[in-house]
Amino acid sequence: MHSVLVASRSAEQRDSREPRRDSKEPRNGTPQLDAVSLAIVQQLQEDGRRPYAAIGKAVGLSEAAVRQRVQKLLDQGVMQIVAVTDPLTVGFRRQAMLGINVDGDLDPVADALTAMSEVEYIVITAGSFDLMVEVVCEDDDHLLEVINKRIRTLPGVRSTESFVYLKLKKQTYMWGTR
Amino acid sequence: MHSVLVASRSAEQRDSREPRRDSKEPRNGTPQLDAVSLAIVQQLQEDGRRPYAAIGKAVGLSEAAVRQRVQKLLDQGVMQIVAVTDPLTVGFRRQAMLGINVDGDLDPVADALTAMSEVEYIVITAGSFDLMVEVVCEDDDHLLEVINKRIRTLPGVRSTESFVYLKLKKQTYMWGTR
DNA sequence: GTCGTAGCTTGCGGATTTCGCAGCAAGTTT
DNA sequence: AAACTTGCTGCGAAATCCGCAAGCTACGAC
Repeated sequence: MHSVLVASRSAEQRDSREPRRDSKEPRNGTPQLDAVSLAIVQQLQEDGRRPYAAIGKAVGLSEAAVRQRVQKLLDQGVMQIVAVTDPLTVGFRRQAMLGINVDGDLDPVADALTAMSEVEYIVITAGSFDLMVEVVCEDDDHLLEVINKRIRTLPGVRSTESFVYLKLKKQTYMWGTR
Repeated sequence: MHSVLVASRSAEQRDSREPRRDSKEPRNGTPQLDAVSLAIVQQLQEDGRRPYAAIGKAVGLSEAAVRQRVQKLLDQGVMQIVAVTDPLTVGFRRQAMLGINVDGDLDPVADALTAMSEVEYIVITAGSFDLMVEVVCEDDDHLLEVINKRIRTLPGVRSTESFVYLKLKKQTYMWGTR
């Protein structure tokens, strides 16, 4: 998806409002961004500190409007502006993906995992695992302890399979920026 | 705001000189952030737009020093400051984790995957998969095309197993913030 | 029709932040 | 020893952020 509505270099006559779709889709609770907010998000995916005025020039809004929309996007939790790092450079030398199978309801297990600071990522999946989680640890001992002592002992956890990371090849945050 | 020169600094940053290795640019294995830069990263993980002066106050450095260190961290690629979103709210309704097994060298396959914009995350693992990758697609058709037409046809790919995401339960970016 | 709401624009100041640069105090090299 | 490097501080100047106000348009409800 490129060129949402850029090219409106001169923001004067943006009055040619494109045919607004059903403006808001009250589907299952998802706010559903419009094209302009999407463009703002893309700008901030390139540089989370880009000034509002520069974003406004790029997407065809005033500085104040960009400011309001960014604030709203943050408040609504649609996006967050954060520093992301390579865990290896911050002292976490052992990472692993875990495939987990659960007896009965997934939610109690998922909630218990959510509470663990070493668990970075939890997703409920279809397929031969019920849950896939990513754990970030300082060293092998730490990883072993998390998996064997803290996760495999959770009630409901039937089995786990570990995939220890050898090398991270790609990691992007460019959702929506294709 | 004038400098409060009492204060005696929250962190005893002076002695934070760690035993430096003789080479200042180590291999990609351990760039090894010092404690102050780590604290800066943590500040920016909480809020990527936090002002340098506020960070400086928190970590015990001047505004200019923080600015220089942040710039260096960005230039070195140790961290990036970006907006991250929930893919679902940006129009990507189908995500999946793929476990891939490869014949022979992994790198050509990994490089081909890296070039695909739908592939968000690639890691080489130990365990019953050689590679685990995360794909982000717009819908089922898109996902099917990526998996069957683009990934499974790559030379060297022996087999794949898919784990379609049903629900994302946790996603944090707090590495180093424990 | 009127009314109210929501969102954008322009404009404005003042507070804050960013940015570049000149110094300075280490440590390292020659 | 001097010369160089690295990292920090301090300080102006420029840019940005932020709140606010008034006016405008589109749109939905009454």
